[in-house]
Amino acid sequence: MDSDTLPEESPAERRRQRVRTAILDAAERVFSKEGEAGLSIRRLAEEIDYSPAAIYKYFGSKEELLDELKESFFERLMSTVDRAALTTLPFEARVRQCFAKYVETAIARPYHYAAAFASAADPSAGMNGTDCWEDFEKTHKGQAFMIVVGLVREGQEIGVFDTSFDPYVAAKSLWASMHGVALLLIHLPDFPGLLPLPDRRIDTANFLQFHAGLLFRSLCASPVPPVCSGHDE
Amino acid sequence: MDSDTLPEESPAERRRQRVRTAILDAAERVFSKEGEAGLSIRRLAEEIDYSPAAIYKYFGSKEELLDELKESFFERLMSTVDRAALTTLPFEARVRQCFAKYVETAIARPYHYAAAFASAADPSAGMNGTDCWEDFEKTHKGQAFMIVVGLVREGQEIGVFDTSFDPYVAAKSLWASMHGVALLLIHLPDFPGLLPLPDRRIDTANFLQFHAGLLFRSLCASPVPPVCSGHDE
DNA sequence: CTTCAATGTGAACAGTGTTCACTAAATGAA
DNA sequence: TTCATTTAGTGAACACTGTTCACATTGAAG
Repeated sequence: MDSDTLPEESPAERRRQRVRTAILDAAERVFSKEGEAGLSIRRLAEEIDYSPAAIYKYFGSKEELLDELKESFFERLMSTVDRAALTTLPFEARVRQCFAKYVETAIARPYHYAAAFASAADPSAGMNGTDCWEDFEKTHKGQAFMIVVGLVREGQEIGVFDTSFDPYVAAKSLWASMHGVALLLIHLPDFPGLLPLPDRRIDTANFLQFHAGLLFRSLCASPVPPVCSGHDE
Repeated sequence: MDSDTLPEESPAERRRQRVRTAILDAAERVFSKEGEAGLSIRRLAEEIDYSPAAIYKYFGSKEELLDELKESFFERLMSTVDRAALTTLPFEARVRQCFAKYVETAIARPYHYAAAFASAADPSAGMNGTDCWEDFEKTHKGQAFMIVVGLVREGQEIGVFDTSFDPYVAAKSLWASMHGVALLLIHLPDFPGLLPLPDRRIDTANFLQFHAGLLFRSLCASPVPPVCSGHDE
């Protein structure tokens, strides 16, 4: 149907692609700065000197347009973390890099990150849960998840991580913690830097270091009081 | 001005309180089921057989009304965790109870929990960061945070937690992880239960157990490879 | 040149939060 | 009681929003 990144298909198809990306660029610009609140079809149309109705020749709905923004953001996020995961750094440094890059890119575009996850908040969407894993694996979210799974596996093979953990469950737990710290920094940007005693401040970067250290430590193989692993086999 | 929970002030003030809570009840009912998307002033007015404009005699704006919903939810959440924290259970069980109760009540009202944090997502709200701690401490969020700080402190005094951690920073890290797992379960309710091999499933309750175990373990005092604590003193 | 599909438009529809002049009722004071 | 003043509640309107639709205009294909 639509062949992306294919410079052939040239004659008038290019103009369409040009205005399409013009719309997306304007949307990206506005959304980055003001979030979904400031992004209206009419304003978008005005920004690219078109009629509001014109946008519907390129996107079926506002939600469709927004989904494309979120998807492309998540792709950037994923590839950033992936790049960090493929470094030749020693293991722990590599894990910390992934963590740092993830949170870094997340809070660099707070609206994108928050919206990327807040899409399917509908509790009425009851899933049977049998066959959606294959779908999930192809998603960018799924690929990002697999990166974390891979890191956990590597840590276990190296011998620094506890091998009694299921890599998938541990990765999910890890991701939840990254997710949480990213969203906390996004939604409560005031309090993270603050401690009750003003001389014991800690800035965001140091807090991220600390948090990453805690997560890494939690997976380490060691004679710590054993944690009930939670998955019966 | 307005004396809450004071049965005096009786004559016609009661009627006002009655319709006010009627509005709030209807809002709570709708918001719990359909979130902010389904909650419109007109629908709310229709539900309580009043004119849309009437609502503005009781609430300055829709956002004000929503803030009250979120606040009262957060109060419930806080008191629930607080109750769990004051149990006579042994320490680890008590920590796990707090964690479980927190996530449990969060995902029981997904719209409330998500909205309670997504309020101040505005990155343009630049804080100087000097004096907002005192304000934060009075908030329900701040009180909830202090509960976690108290637990960390207790663990350190008991001797099961590493004393090199700053309780505030550790509590923040802990909270971020709880926050993350709660939001992950809310926003991606399909994938948490799934593992690639269908015979290695793990349900939500077990995953929460596992996650709590990981967090607890991460704070335990032990000869684990030391984590750079991040705050220089 | 003539079809024909695609592109772009203005006007409209249904919905939203919010305001405002206005009525009607309840309250307090004389 | 009567008068005055505050209050509760209303319908109509304003300024928005996303979206649709009949219509004009353009560009390419046969």
